[in-house]
Amino acid sequence: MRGRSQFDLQRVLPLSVKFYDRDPRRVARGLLGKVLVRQSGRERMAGRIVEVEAYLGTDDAAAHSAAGLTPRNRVLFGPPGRSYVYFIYGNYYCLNVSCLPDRVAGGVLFRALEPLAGLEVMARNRGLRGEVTERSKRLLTTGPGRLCEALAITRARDNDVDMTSPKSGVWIGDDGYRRPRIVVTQRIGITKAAEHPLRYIIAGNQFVSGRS
DNA sequence: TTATAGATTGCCT
DNA sequence: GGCAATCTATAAT
Repeated sequence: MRGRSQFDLQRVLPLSVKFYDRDPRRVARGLLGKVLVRQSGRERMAGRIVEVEAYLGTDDAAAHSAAGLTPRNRVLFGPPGRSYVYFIYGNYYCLNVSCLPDRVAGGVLFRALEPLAGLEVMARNRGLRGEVTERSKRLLTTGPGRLCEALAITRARDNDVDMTSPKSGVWIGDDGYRRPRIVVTQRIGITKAAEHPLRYIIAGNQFVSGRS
């Protein structure tokens, strides 16, 4: 079915700044099932948020904000609802949203989306050849580096933008999707403070990272 | 000025 | 399951 999505973008209402002005653990839970929308030039893409991790600020050894404010992590210390994009392992970008009030650090990392719209563009951005199949769909936005590549998110363009505004290239909204059942696990890919249960996933969702 | 580790991925055995 | 690729922010010298 071309031109028909499982959801209606007109019905996606942006989340308020207040939504993000809370503990990252609560924001992380609240974000599951919401829709991340990307407008890049004429290309529009969207995906449902199915996996996130909370990073708690200066008390969390795994967080970029753990050692205090630096030029790189300043968005985490700024006002809530803004994008924090960083470059990792020489290859990939990762996207976060800032939480808690100005001067208080905290954020949520986006680890996986279920693609909803703009799948062909995502595939092209990811360098995948040929038709998008049910199998290859998972290669689009499952994983924090992959989802940024699919959505063409870079630090130069997309760091520190307002994620509560549809006028931004990257924003988050609610399309009325029913509140999902949530599973909590340890965070992935970290060595410090790895024991804390701060990864949140939609139970049973196929697009969550970390399995075949 | 130099060294190192890292919120990942994809290809190798 | 192991590990190299690739670059930059930050720490160490």
